[in-house]
Amino acid sequence: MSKDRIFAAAKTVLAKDGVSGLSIRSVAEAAGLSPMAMYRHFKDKDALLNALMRDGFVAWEEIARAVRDPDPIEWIEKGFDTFLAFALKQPHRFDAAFLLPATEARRYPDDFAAGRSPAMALFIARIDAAKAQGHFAGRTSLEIALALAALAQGMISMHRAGRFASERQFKTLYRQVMRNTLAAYAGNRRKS
Amino acid sequence: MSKDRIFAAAKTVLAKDGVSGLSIRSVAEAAGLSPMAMYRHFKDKDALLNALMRDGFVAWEEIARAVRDPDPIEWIEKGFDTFLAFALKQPHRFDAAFLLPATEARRYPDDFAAGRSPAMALFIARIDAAKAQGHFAGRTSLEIALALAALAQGMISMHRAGRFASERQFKTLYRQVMRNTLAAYAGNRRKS
DNA sequence: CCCGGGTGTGTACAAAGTACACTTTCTTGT
DNA sequence: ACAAGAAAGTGTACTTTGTACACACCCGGG
Repeated sequence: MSKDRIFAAAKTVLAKDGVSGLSIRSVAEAAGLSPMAMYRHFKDKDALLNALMRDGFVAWEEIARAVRDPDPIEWIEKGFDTFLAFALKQPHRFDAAFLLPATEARRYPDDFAAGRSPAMALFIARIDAAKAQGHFAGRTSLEIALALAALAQGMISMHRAGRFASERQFKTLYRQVMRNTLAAYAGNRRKS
Repeated sequence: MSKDRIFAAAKTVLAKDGVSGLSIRSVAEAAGLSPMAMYRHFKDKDALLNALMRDGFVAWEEIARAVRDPDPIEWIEKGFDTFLAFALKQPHRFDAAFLLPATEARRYPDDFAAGRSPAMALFIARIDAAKAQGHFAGRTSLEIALALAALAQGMISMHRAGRFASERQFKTLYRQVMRNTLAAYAGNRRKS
């Protein structure tokens, strides 16, 4: 049994039962192993969660990379919608990637730090492109990217915490708020 | 043993050991009771967490109510700083109030829904006041309040997830981002 | 006086993480 | 091809935690 097969089983369990339903024992059963065999491949449960966090992060990066639009502002708007879709379609994976609190054993490595991940690099590149068109005057691209990413994540985390009446209402407000904020930052030179 | 005393013990345990360190048994011990006595006062652990969530929320409301500034924009900026201080000084209480995921048994009641809490009402009132001075043209106060609240929460949740190199860096970026975004929304009529 | 409800206890079981010791299986050098 | 060692897997057992269940205590009103 390779580590990959076990990890695939872990992803299946995560997708079905979420972070709270994922246990060493449940993954071991899904992989057809005894619980203790897990420890040959992952130091402990935190290490497994860490791997799932990275997996979710990388999954988002690949989805983000597939977003295409010649206009940088349009690209950013599509990115927000794509992020929302990712969070709603793969909620547990989203949780693992973006909402899991840090623990002693499980920290974001430097290359995932806010503003240094590949997904963020894509985002920053588009902001730079938009700047070349006269948008976003007066602030660093990192600050803008961070603000918009934190905003999207904050909205989704509020939704996950049950602070909207319905998913429908949440989606509407999310889109509204993201567009408003992007417009407020980008300035009014849009489509000029 | 009144429910209040048990709850006080729960708050002590929460403050010291955080959500993950809070168990029925640890609270019972802190209150000088047997574990099972807890169930006379709280249906289950989720009900206890629910009470702690509300407590944290109310604590924030009281802190927010104490913020004073005649200028609405200044008030909002002070509010962001106060929110950051709250999150850093009482991190576990902040977790309980803002970051705990919703469960079947534990949902935000309607009166805590995003945009309907007393703290949010204060915020919205200040945005309305700022509008009277010519700021924030063209968007509803709720949308603006929601965006700024979600942004602050998103930044803090990123920090809690370990996505900044240091607390120092995080604080700097938080302040920068909050001020940038507020300025982007408020428009340039400030202090005119 | 005694009795019913609110409060508290002790016991017990299930789920889960994981330490430990042992077995099986694969790899590799000769 | 085969023995030796490494890698992978197992069974058992202990701990922590939530919580069901049955009983005990205690107190005010008939």
